[in-house]
Amino acid sequence: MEISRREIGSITESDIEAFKVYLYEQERSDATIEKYTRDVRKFSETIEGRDTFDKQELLEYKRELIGGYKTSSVNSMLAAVNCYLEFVGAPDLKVKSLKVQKKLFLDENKELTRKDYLKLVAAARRLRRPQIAMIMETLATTGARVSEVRSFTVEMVRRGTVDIVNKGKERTIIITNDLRSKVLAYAEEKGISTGEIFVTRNGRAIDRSGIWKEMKALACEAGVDANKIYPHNLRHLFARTFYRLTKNLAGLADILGHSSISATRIYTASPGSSFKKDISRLDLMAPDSGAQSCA
DNA sequence: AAATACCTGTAGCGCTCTGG
DNA sequence: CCAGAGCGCTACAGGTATTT
Repeated sequence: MEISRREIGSITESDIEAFKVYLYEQERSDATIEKYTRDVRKFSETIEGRDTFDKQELLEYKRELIGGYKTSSVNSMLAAVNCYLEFVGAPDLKVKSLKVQKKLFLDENKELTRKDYLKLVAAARRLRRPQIAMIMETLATTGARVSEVRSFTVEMVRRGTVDIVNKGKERTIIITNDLRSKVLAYAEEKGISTGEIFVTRNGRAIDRSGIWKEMKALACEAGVDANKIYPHNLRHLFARTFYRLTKNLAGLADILGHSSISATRIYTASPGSSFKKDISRLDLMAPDSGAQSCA
């Protein structure tokens, strides 16, 4: 079999820099730029020492990846290299990604129940960790992403909506009255009257990895399997509960910021106030409760 | 349905506070 | 001023969401 002889010059550090600029100009997100450059660098290391490379090297690289990584990782790494090939004007060298079997069922023991969640909040209170308790309640009642917690400011909560700005695209998170008063009380107690609500002792906005660690640390005290304790699961809990109650899929997509249904809906007819009643009925605020200690 | 773009889970490390 | 706890950045793997 005759393989394409088309060759491309090896990838230098300055090529990668130019690639970065290209991605930036394409308005890729910071996370994407970082991942793509990392993955292209990885490929460039495997062809180290050569002046050029062609389809043969790419196919070998793909085989190598398949041997070492999961399918979804292989595909994401190939996507980066393919993007680079597009950039250098060699789209014919792109390699096909692997097929992925669609998951039919959600892993059941990963499902965080309302009960689990309430136990976690109670545990946080018992251990006198009001911040993580408040963050968990905030995530559960808004369905926000963990990285969005940093966007919550006193001003926005006071207003009842939190704006998440993402590269020109804005999304509004609805704060129920229950959550609003509780968060404001929390902020006041902490002496925070303006700006970000969830901050570390240095006054900087809390990082998502910190939230993750705090949540994991509550597993024992709460008596909940640590494997299902992670921030994103609170978003799932919110989504499930909302849908079970309202059967309103379009509305849910809006609240979660899924643009595929209709991103503009939320700004039209009933921006929030109609959801507000529905969300309030979810009853996801944890009751203030007493103390007990962990073994 | 497949490809692409983006985001989260998770571990580790090094810096920085804080209490003694 | 030191030890240890806390913090938060970084990196990588892999999952999720959106576009084609």
